[in-house]
Amino acid sequence: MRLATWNVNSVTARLPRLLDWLAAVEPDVVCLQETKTAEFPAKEVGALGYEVAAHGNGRWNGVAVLSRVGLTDVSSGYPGEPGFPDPEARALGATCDGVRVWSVYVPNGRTVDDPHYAYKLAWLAALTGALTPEVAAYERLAVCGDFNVAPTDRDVWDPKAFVGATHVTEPERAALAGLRDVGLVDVLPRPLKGDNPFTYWDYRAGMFHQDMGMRIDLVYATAPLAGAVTDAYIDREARKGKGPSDHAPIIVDF
DNA sequence: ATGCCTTATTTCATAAGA
Repeated sequence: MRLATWNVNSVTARLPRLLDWLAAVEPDVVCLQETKTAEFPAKEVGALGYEVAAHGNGRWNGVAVLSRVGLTDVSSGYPGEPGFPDPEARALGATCDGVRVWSVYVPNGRTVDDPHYAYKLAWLAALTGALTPEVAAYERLAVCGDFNVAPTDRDVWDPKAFVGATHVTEPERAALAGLRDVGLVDVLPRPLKGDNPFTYWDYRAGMFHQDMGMRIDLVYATAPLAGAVTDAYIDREARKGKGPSDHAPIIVDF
């Protein structure tokens, strides 16, 4: 199976690129984040053979799972999911050919003194609680998406530039450790160029071209699934050219 | 080369992203 995850920063704005990318990469299952629409273009991706499960409310957030190998047991959100104040469209689970897949878009957090930061930590803690029985129930499970946390200092272009900022704080990294503690493994993708496994580069100031990025998109898989991985890479080609997302897709073969 | 913000909306300004 070829599994991919991509924060597309609006599936509407990215649709032509998404369709070209699907045809070129031919993933079996795709987790999307920041779809930013209540009306997912299911017909267009359906023409390429994909079933769609989408969870979106409009302008912000939005997640989806596409599959050409079956799509059952769809869960929008998870039990006990925190909100701001109401739950947002940030998590979607589905079973595809026996693999349990979650597409997640973790709250940004903004700044450490912002209420959104506490919301982010609460959301990650509740996600971990909701996934614990899923990890027990499904031998092959992957949580894919934009976690908005760089797991280590090697996952940001310059740790000094992030002192005091979100995405690198100890509590955020501890939240990721909590996910690993319930049995999930960080599937580290290889970069196609250079040594940095970044998945996100800000649109501004030529950050991509200087490789000033971050690894905040992650694939967390159960050990049996992680052990079956034959390749995992970051498709930086998708970050190039006219009208890209600010995130690159991660592609995992197993 | 890879090229210097982008998105949807309560649209000509704003909030959010990270």
